Amino acid sequence: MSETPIPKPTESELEILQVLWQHGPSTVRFVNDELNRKREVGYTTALKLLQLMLEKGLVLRDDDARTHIYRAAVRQEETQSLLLDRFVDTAFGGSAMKLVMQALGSGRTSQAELDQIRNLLNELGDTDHPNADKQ
Amino acid sequence: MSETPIPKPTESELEILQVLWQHGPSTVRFVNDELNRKREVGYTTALKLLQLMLEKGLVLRDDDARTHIYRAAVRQEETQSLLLDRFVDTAFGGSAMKLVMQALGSGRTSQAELDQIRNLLNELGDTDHPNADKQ
DNA sequence: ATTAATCTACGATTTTTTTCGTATATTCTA
DNA sequence: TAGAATATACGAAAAAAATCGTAGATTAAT
Repeated sequence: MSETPIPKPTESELEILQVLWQHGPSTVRFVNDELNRKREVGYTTALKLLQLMLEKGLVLRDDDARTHIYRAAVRQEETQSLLLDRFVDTAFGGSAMKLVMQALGSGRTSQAELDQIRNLLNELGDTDHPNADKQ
Repeated sequence: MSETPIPKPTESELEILQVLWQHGPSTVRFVNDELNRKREVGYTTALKLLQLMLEKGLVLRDDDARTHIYRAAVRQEETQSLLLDRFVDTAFGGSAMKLVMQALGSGRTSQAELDQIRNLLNELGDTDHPNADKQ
């Protein structure tokens, strides 16, 4: 019944989740080091963020040892999906297609990736090969 | 040389841009009414936002008449592109493809739209990078 | 065993974003 | 023409997010 309502992570929190998703359970030190690959962040800042995220339920931690281990409490896809929804609304006026077109059109997707997408499209709807519909 | 660096609009600012993009040049009153279709916003709040956006260069205004007319100073696609870039980075770890897959997979895209995307993919596949925008 | 290094807790400041109240000017209306 | 309605300007409070400093505890190093 009572689904835990996932609070929307802020951008900083997202950066941290990114680290946890990619590297698995990590110490504050590690997370901080990762963050510092992109921008300068104080150690206690990262620590504080993780503590806040713990309260919000965005991460879990193992504090058996002195050095705590944090791990994501929200699943990557679920979170991305949530954010994507909001983003589609606020930035693209609700049109997921426009977003996709834009994302694909900006030329930072490789040929292999485009193929993957093609495959997905085929699974999603196998419309015979409707030749160039335009619209 | 000196491209105008588009400041990243906040979410509220984006809501306003959305209105201006959709309805064209508008008065504060109109913008405010539109905003209020979704959530309650005071008139002076909308006014202030527009004024700040003016300073930031996100909108322009015609203040010949007493009732000023505001219009978007940034193009929709350009702005969306900017935001999309950031979003792909922070939420999808840089992978535009993952984002697209997720967007397509969430079932809010119609058959016709999927076809449109197919067409785009064909274009992208056949000719290497037809219109490679720099950014 | 001292000292140095590392860690967490936590209050508090700073920055950013959002919201609003009030003053004042202009236009409308009866 | 007097009062009501409607505009803008602008300071500033409120809310949200990010950052940091310091204290105190534990562990590691010499």
